[in-house]
Amino acid sequence: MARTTMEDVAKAAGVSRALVSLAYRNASGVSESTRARILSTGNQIGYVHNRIAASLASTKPASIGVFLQDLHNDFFADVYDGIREIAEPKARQLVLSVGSRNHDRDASSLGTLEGAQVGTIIAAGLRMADSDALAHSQRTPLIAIARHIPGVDSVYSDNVFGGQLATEHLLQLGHRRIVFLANPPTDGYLGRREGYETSMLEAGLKPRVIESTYARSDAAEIATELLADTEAPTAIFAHNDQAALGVLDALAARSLVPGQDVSVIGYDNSSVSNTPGTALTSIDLHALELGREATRLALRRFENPDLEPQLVTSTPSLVLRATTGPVST
Amino acid sequence: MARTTMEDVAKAAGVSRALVSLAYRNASGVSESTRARILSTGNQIGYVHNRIAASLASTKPASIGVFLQDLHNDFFADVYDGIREIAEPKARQLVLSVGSRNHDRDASSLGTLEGAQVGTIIAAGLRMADSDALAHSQRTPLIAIARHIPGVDSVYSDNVFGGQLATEHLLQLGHRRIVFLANPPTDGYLGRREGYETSMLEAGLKPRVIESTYARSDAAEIATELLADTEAPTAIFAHNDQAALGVLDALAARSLVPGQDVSVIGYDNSSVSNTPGTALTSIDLHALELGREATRLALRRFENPDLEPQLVTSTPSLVLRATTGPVST
DNA sequence: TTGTACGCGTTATCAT
DNA sequence: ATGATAACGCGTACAA
Repeated sequence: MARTTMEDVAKAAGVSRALVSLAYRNASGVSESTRARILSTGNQIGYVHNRIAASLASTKPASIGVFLQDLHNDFFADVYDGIREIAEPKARQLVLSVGSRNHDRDASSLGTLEGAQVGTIIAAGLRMADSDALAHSQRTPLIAIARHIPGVDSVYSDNVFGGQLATEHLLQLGHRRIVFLANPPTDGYLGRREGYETSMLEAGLKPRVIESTYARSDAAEIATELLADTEAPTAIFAHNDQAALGVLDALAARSLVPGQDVSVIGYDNSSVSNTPGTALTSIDLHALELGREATRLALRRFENPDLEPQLVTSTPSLVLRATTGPVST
Repeated sequence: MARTTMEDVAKAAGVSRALVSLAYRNASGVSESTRARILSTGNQIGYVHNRIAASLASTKPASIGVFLQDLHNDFFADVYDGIREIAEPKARQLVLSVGSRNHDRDASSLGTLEGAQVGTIIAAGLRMADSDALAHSQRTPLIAIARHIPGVDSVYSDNVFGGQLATEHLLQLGHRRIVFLANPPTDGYLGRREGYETSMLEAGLKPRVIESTYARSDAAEIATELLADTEAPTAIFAHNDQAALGVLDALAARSLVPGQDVSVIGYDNSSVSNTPGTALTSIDLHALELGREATRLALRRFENPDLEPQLVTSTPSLVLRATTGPVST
């Protein structure tokens, strides 16, 4: 039951192996008629183009590696859609790698992609120090999504602005005691917090930042404590939608109505935020567009590896839903 | 800037290429001390194990292909977690392929995996005819998740039972006009519908099946029409959670309260169903466990390719939340 | 532990 | 323009 090889196809079609290779790659140098004949005989005998061998033999890498932090977060699914939309027409193979709970594994995920000999890596949601990412990018060009890493191609969504956007929305609603539920500071996504702090200070208020994780349950726990406080906030700004859901869990447990008793705003505008029951006010990063831009960048880098590090910036926007409302008196 | 190869490592460490190969595979035949020395020198000069070349040279395939229908559906993320949990300790490389909107591309997704020379394909949410799937499995062993394909290894969740579970729950709440919002019948997931019909007939009621798609918006549209009907249902059973969300959208648009005015039940128990605001009653397929079982099966098939087609069946369970309630009088 | 044939396409280089 | 021939890429497997 040996696999059929290109040699088999060549024999069956009465041509050379080289010609079969050209035919399968839509390369020039084969007449349309013979190409068709080759492909059809290939089908007859059940040949499938062996990408592994092709990749090994080829001098230039043809595939793009994609790192996604978490499949449970819809944001990354959107990013992936954007990537695919651009990469597919260019016949670029995508090689996926998914992050795991513990950050330290991010490096090994990138290693997996390197081992697959990808030409470029698009990374969405990388949680490693800037310096580590930079070091990695020396080996295989890296494109960071939603984060700006100096010296590395970045498709950045202006997190500082987004943080301000969220905070000022709450301020306009009359909130004063606004807490920011932050992600672990080691991850590098500090813009949102910075934007929050800026807006608070400008309004003459004291920022109150509490660090949490990406786990919904952790956010719920922290929010529960917060709400029991004598100085309980009237509004909570969570670093992402997942965490915001945790806050909503905590509110539900105390029979508090989001948007009335306490305002909650998330970040990502993931699909969960858009369910009628939840209706979470959030900041939209335009994930699809981020994915597209990153891929365009990747393709450009294939053409010209010596391009200096690029920075594409996109501006997030506020998506108003039901979990934010005027401060209750 | 040529990539460093195994040869380079061998020279630097003063050993043969063969030995370096063994070291990088954790294979026996290298003393612990030299293995450590080899790996460390490999690191020094920036070598990464070239999986492409390894795969080409190796006689037996080492990787498992994973097909996931849709990254936007949390169910598949759970399945993936289960797969990874089992595959990783066995050092099996996972190669991912994601389905696209139009089903006809499913075949090409499997083709991509075949091209990557995977030894087995675990497919979650495949939407192709049984016969096509069977044909594919002749070439590369296939393991179907959440679906039973005769002649193909299947980790099946008893959809018929699940359909009955959902329907009988609604019946017990006093509902009589229960509509089943079905997926496209060409996809092969017919058990849920069958279970629904069985339970309805047993209760002496006439089943009412309306076909929809996987798109939330389509479900919303259909539900809107349904609710305007003179014979409007008091309960809607959707073939999956995504569709159920669409139904909730439609209810929200008419200011109807799910669980009070109209009961809604989904299927999958995906994370969206578990938000406090949404609180969708659903059927849990135990996605994580399905992923685990499929992977165990895959590993067994690596050992023994001539195993006759296996069928593992798992039993879904009802997860009660807020969107179902007694029929309103 | 080592030497080396081998796996399967690709990419020059040549011939028609 | 079309097509053929042969060297090459980078590990793995097996005999020595």
